[in-house]
Amino acid sequence: MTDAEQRIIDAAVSLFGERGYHGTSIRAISEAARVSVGAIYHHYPSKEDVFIAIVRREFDRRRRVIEELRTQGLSPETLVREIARIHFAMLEDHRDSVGLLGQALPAGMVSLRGKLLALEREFAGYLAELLEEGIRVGDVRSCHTWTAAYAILGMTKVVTARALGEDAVAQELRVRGPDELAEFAWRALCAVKEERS
Amino acid sequence: MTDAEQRIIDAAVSLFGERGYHGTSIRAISEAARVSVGAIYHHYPSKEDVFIAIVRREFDRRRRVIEELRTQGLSPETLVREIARIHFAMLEDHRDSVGLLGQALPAGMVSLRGKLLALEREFAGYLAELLEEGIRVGDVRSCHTWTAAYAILGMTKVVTARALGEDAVAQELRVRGPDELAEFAWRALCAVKEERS
Amino acid sequence: MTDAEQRIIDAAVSLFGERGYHGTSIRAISEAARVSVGAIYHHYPSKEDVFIAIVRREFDRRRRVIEELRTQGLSPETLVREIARIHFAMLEDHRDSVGLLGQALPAGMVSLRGKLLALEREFAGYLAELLEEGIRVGDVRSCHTWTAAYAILGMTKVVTARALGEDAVAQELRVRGPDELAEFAWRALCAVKEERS
Amino acid sequence: MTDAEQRIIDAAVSLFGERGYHGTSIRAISEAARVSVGAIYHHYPSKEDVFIAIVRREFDRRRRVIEELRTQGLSPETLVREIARIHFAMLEDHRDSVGLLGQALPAGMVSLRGKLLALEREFAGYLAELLEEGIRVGDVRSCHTWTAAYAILGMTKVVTARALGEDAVAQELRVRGPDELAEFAWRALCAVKEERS
DNA sequence: GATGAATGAGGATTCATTCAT
DNA sequence: TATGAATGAATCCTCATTCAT
Repeated sequence: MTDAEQRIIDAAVSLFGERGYHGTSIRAISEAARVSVGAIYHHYPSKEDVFIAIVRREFDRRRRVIEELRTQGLSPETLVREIARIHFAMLEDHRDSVGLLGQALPAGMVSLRGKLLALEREFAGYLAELLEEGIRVGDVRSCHTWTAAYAILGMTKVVTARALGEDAVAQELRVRGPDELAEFAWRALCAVKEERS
Repeated sequence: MTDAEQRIIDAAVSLFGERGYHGTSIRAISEAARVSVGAIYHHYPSKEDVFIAIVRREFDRRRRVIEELRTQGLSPETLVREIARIHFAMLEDHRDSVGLLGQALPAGMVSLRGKLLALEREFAGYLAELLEEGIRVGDVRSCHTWTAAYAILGMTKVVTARALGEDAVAQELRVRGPDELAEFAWRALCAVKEERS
Repeated sequence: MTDAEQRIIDAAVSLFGERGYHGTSIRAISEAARVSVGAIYHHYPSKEDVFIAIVRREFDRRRRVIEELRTQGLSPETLVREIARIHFAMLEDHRDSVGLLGQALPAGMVSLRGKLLALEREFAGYLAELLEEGIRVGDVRSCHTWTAAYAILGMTKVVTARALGEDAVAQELRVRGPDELAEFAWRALCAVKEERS
Repeated sequence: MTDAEQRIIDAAVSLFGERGYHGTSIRAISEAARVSVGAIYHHYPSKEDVFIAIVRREFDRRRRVIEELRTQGLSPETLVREIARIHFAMLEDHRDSVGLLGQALPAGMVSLRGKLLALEREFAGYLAELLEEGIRVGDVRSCHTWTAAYAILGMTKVVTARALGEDAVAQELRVRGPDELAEFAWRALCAVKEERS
């Protein structure tokens, strides 16, 4: 990735995150990235594709973190808890990108919407697989894993988006959110062996 | 609400739900509602306000349903489960508005975003209060109610939005979603007295 | 003139004077006058005509003042001096109307422009006549009275318009303007008998 | 200034001069200039700025003419007389722009009005300085120079604007106006040493 | 007479995208 | 490769005017 490309992506993440897809113009990106408008079109065929590229990158980033956790042979509990925390972890290093993912998928543009739903679905599918595995092992309770996956996605998305604010509640969410969300998710999903005993 | 106003709102709900805020033009609404452009501006000061009006109505609708449940003296468990189902319950009668709530909130435009967050916050605060009450009664476990409220909001929002699709997963979500989400939410929040005894 | 009519005119003078013709909407007038939009159209056939009506009134007001001066058998000098002061005199009682007359004639609308030019021309013609008379008497120097008339009109218009501001120069103009303008006009027009002696 | 910019300005001067600020749409300018609407916005941030640019250019043109006269070491009398003639001098080469300056300034829109008043004030201040100098030299009588400056501005503005017409009076004004206005201004301002001796 | 809902053409402005240099 | 001037369709919104009640 050339220097220009990097600057484009950085500017785009920041602007899309702050102002949303429709609130961000190619010109604004070009100025923030100190790159000509033409240069952006040289690297990406359209505005949509710039957006797709960075959303994909953010999803990948999260997937990689999870993948890494999994290869460490952690228990399903730890995994689920960590997944719930991921967005928050990102909040510190990549504040902009959290706003970006938390944002509404621009529904009007059919093709963009399609690509994004596919991406989200891919990620959800990945989560569902993880849960499936947890169920097989017996740590996760039996449940409809697609629903659970989207539920986790949704709750982290909304809570972190809300935590981006500057008011009292947002600050509380940044402090309490990670643990609470992890607890919330794991209680919702854990197999309750003790009850059976 | 006059006939024209009703037609405007109906058209707007449908279009915003289908195509999103930015994907829907005032002209499109005016045509769908068989009303002149001017008539829309006669009733609402701006496109934003049309949107806000609808979102507020949807929030109010949900709040009213919950309120009704509460006055029936139901247990916190039933309440939490029903709240988790609410979006799904609305899916049948107000399919469009669910799509609208599910995706469009964070739009980038500063003022719109601000008004919407205020509205969402109001509803979340209401949920948090309900949970607080459940904690006092002893049925809900002690937790950070703001996080829990936004978590419930987020998971129902995303799952129902996903359930609007036409593919296999969407259909599964429509069938299994309500119960699964209710279970998910209640397990996440219930106090576990019995299990210890 | 009914009460409603009076309120319409008052509101219109004030708004046109402050915001100009194009900056003032019929609705704004109707609100300021606490009258329905329809009521305005009941009294005046169009926005243009409201404007015309009040411009005419202002012109008439000035003409009447001059007429009154003339019937008092004042010297041409006193007359010319007073004419130059008239706008300033109006500044105190009818501040809005000065802004109104000082304002650009809306040039785009052909018919409005025509009517206004006719009005201005009528007033200029009246001044020219006065000067003609002064020349006959021998107090005013021989000159092209149309040019002189428009010159007086123009200088009072611009100076008073500028005097409407709130800055230091505007305040100076309000204090010094009347006398200076009178002096300016009379020196420009007086026959210089002494030089001949 | 590129070719496109030149065409935009030319078209704008002509249209604003003919139809006034509000009577001229950006689309009209774009068509007259054979340029796309976007091109206009590429060169000027707004319609207001197109207008301002032109007015500034006209003021500058006049100032440059005066400056040139002054460097020639002409007497204050000649200077004042020439200033009074300036608009007329411009009538031949820049007929449209004279119409533009003659009528359009106070437009009602707050920001436009503000910018224009600032520009007019700048020019008036320049005139006032010239007069101040004349007073120091002893050729111009002692007077309030701001009032005098605006008076000159106003009378030339209105007389030339009136002279743009096609009727008999307008034609008279074109013929007699320049000399009459010069005489008018100089008599109004000259120190009357000789007369006392 | 009086009201104000409704009309719809028209305005300024934005912006993704192209392309000659 | 890189630039940024140019395009023009599309957007939100305004407003004089009409007319059913």
